[in-house]
This record gives sequence, C-alpha cells and structure tokens, in this order.
Amino acid sequence: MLISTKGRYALRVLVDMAENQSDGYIPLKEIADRQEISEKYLESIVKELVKNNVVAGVRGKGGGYRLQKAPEQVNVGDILRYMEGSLSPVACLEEGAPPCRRSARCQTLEFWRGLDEAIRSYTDQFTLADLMLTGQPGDDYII
Amino acid sequence: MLISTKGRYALRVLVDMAENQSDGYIPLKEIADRQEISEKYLESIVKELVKNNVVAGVRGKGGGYRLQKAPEQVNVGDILRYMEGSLSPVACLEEGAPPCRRSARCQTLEFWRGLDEAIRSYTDQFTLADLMLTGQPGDDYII
DNA sequence: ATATTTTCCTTCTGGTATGATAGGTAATAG
DNA sequence: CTATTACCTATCATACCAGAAGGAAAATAT
Repeated sequence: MLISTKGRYALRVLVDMAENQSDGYIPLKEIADRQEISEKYLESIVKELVKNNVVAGVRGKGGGYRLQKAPEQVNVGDILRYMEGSLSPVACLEEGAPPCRRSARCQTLEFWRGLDEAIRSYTDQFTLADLMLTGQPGDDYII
Repeated sequence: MLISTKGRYALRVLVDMAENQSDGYIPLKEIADRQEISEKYLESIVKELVKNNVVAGVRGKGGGYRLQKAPEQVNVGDILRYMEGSLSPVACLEEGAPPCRRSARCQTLEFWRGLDEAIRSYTDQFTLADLMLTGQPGDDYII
C-alpha cells in the first residue's frame, strides 16, 4: 500500500482547511471533529505539514492552523511525498537509496522506472484546488 | 512502498525462468544463484506462484519449476497482485475492503481512484515477454 | 532397495512501520 | 489568571517484512 493514513489524512485536513479558510486560524479540534479523525493523531500529521511550510500554527486562544499558500499553489504529489517520505513503488528508486549492484543487469528496472513515472505524473498534476472541486486537474473554476 | 521484495523477486524469478526455459524443469537453487536471492526465501515466493498456476513444480531429481504459460500470456499486473495482495494505493480501494461510511462525502476519493487506475493501466500493459526485452510494452520481437 | 535430489510444509525470529494514546509544556488572548 | 490552543516526548499493540531452520514427501538414478 503506497499511501498510509498519514498521506490520506493530510490531504483531507488540507482540503478541509482550504474550504473553511477565513482570515483567522482554524483549531485542530474543529478539523478533527469534521473529519472524524482523532485529534491527537492529527497532531503528528499537521506537525509534518508545519515543518514543510504547508501550514502555519499559532498557539493560544484564537489560534489554530492556516494554509501558507493558495490551494492552487499546493501540489498534491508534494504533500504525499512529505508525509510518506517517498512515492516510489520500490525501494531501489527512492531518493538517496544506495545504488543497486545489479542495476546494470536488472531486467525489471525499466519497468519500475516507468511505474514510478506514472505515479509521479499523475499525482503531480493535482493541486488542493482540484480536490476541492472533487473534479479533475485543470477543471475550470465555477464561482 | 507499493511493492515489497515479494513482488520484485517474483518478477525476477519469472523472467529468469522465461529466459532459461527448456523442455525440462529448473531447480530453484539455480535461479537463486543467478539472481542472488536466498533460496529459502524464494521458496515462499514461488509457492504463491504455484498456487496461482503461474508456474508448476515437480519434486525429485530432475525436478524444479516451469512456466505454465508463454511469457506473452503472463500479465505483470496480475503477478504483482498475486504477490502483494493488492496494488491499490489506499486501503479503502482494495478489493473486499469494507465500504467507507464517508465515501459519499469524501473529497479525495476520486483522486485515489484515478491513481489506482493509473497504476493498474500501467502495470497491466506489460507481460513477461516485455520484461525479457527490457523494452516497452508492445515492442516488436527481434529474433 | 537405497541414496540423492528437489519441492513442499510448518514454525520461528528480529526488525521496523503503523496507527494510535497519554501526559505534559509553552504561548496567547481575553 | 484562566482558558485555550499548539507543540513536544514517550509509550504501546499490532502487523508486516525479510528471512532462517528443519524436516516430510515425492521422484529419479544407480
């Protein structure tokens, strides 16, 4: 399974933030309630999003989280890579993986590279805005 | 990581069998040596391939394993699904998964379905014969 | 018959990731 | 000063991964 709950929940949280965006900050508890996900678990997920400057958090009363970019600027593939570490289908194609001694003779490598590319090109064409419309990437906005 | 060593090794074993095909059977030890994979571990992998009628095993001297179909008839996506159980990127799209209570309101579901389809359509266009050529699916044979 | 080869079957193990839960600390607004 | 909220660290149960071990059953060669 390529994507764990970390990646799935992260997308849901971000779409939720994008849709409930205002000038202020949204407390995690609100999002947890709407999305029916344990707030405590979401903490660990949002932490990663803060680290990668996707959202910003402010403590105390009136605090919460907020998107750091417009939904159109948030790439879904990036988010998933932040959360999962990598979207590579096989270990040997992960960034920073030790070079495989057999790669020159490996008859399956090209196949895996193609799969990696198929996953990358699919996920990278979506932004948060596309998910808000629950449509296809590049769909026109109907405001 | 979508694909574990089970799926990766299975493909390598099958390509090895296809290339070293003769009228007889190939002992697993030979394949393990050529592929530099532990024979004991390969046992568990080949077992799954036998179960799914991809290869057949014969015991005793002169025994070993053999492909049950021509390489052109062996679909790579099928093999990976046998070994991994599923190629779905997320749990909720796996076959036999309990229906998700939130699916009607899920804003990420269509995105995941698209990814599932991208993975499926890529993997399913390859056969063992394509891997033997280390080329692209549908490449012409040059004999 | 017997020895050898090979698949087949069951069990065990150490390591790591997943999906959380628990409890506390620091900052901020009113 | 108090309530609220993010932030931090630790712990836990479960499962999966990647194998290793040991033997039973079948087939062949001698």
